[in-house]
Amino acid sequence: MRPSLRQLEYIVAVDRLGRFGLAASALNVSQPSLSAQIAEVEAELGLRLFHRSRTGVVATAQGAELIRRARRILREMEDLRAAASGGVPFGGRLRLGVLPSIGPYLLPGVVSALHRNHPELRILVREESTQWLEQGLKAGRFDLIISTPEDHPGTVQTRLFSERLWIAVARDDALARGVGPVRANDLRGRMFLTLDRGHRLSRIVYALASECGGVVSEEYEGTSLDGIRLMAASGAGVAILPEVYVRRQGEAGHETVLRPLVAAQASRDIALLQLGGGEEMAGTDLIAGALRQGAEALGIAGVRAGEET
Amino acid sequence: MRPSLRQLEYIVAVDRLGRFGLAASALNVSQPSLSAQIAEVEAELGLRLFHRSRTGVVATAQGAELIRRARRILREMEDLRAAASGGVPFGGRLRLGVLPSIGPYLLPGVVSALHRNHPELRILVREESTQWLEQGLKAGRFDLIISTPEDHPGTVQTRLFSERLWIAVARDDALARGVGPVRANDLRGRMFLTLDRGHRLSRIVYALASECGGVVSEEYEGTSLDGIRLMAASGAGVAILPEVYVRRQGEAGHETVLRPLVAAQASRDIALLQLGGGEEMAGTDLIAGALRQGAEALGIAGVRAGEET
DNA sequence: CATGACAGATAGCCTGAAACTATGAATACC
DNA sequence: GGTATTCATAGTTTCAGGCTATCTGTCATG
Repeated sequence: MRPSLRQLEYIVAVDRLGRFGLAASALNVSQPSLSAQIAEVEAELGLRLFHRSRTGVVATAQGAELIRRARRILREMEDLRAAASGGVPFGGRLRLGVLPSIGPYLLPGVVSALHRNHPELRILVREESTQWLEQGLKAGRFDLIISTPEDHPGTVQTRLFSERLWIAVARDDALARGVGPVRANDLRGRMFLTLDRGHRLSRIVYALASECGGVVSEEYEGTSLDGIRLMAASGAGVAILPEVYVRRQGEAGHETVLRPLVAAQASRDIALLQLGGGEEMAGTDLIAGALRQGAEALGIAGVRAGEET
Repeated sequence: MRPSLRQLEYIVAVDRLGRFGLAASALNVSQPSLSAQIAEVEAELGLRLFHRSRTGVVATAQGAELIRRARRILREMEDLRAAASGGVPFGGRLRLGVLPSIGPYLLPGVVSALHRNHPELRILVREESTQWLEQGLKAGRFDLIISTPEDHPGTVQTRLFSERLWIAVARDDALARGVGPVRANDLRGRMFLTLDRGHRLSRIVYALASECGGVVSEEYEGTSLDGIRLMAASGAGVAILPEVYVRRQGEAGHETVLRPLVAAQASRDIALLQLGGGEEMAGTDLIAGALRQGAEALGIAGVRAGEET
């Protein structure tokens, strides 16, 4: 595109130094090369940029305006380069997608910690269900997503932690009287409450139900974890909750009793997913570390060193 | 400067179309050329701009930020070109220098007329005395100056009009009783009031005094035309005033009587001066025309078709 | 008035960045 | 598993932009 960036540098230098010769030596080119380029720009734009005289050159009125614009463009070009090599992860703006069953419970502490340590990094969080997260990642709407690591071809996954599932039942429920973890057998024949289909948690609960001989409530699928806990408190069934929710929200409200669940399907892995070849591990490691720390702070046991899969 | 503008166009096109091949044909280059340039930018900046996959390419987080900046730079480049060829005279910003004995009287109507006809043209007016005007023009602080056409080497001059000088005397002065123009003889032996030395008007008045046998008041040189007219009203002498002042300000205040002056030195030419070879006559003609119309509107007789000298 | 000195413009040549064609490698879909 | 699609690589060619040498025009000075 004419004029070129180099030509913009030339006209700015000539304007600043007021002499072709001076500008040429400052730019480490010969004076004829500089003259030719200035003439080229003037021909291209169809106007005269400088008044030539013995005593030096002075910008014309139109030239002064164009030089002002050229300075601005060159400065923004410098900014672009600085932004590229400036070490700010994710270009200063991370679009993070997260499962609704994780985000509100894990992220608040993590985001504020990241903001403390990296004030220049803006984090935009969106909660969407599994398949929308994956689609958004592939379409470039997200830079990173926090999801479960199954079947996401074409992505690089960083294991964050694995969390167990918990149950919540009304205080007058039989299960509320036991101590310690609940086993699969204890749930035989019970009604399970979970989120709408489409949420990852829903599929896990269906698998759990078939494992331990329970049935998933078709009628009362909830749209939020708080919602299904309230349903459990009313005696509608056994709410299946992720550990992050329990650790953060569990203590509030004593209408339900919370107990960990021990079963083959009763845990899920949480991973950080990104597109592509995984060269940009620096920024991802930063986020992954913060997320693991956040999970540890919540008291989640299954935090291990992340492994790419 | 790397990356080049062309490379910026390339990354923007790839981001917009999501496919190397599509972007390449849209840009009228071959796909390998495009790939090479993208790879070049990524190597230069030390980061990956796009996630490649079968289904297309998606910007990385850092890439998205850089593409945003690239779009901005390209848009401003378009603006620069538009500003160059957009026909707006003087790049939209005219720095006009003018003599203090002309500016406040001639310019108000002219500037508002120009603004009506060319709303996109900003006019910055500065009043300075002759030698500062010339210096400012040569140093590029002014795009055009309105001054007297004498001895300004290295400039192109466009004659605007010539104005006569007028006198102002107190109502009880002997000269106040005559009618019609005052002749040089009538001023013999009188005390002339004028502006400080350094103003062009001052030199003309000194020449006039030596022609018609008067004396210039050394003691009461004024800093404004209104000021010397007030001195004349107090009987301090004969104020010598330019016609533009009289036409605009003369009627206000009847403490003095105004009469035109006829003498060899009793007129001065006013010209529009600009630097350089005079290729950019289009904008100058516009301003010159407006100034001549303004002078005619004030009733100044000496408006002729402008001649370059 | 001639002449020297200086600044920018012009001429001719040369190098290197970027274009093209042809081909290879990898993945998704039938 | 074959095929088609998509991006990457290799080798060649062309032209923008660089350099040296020289010309032109203006100011200062003898």
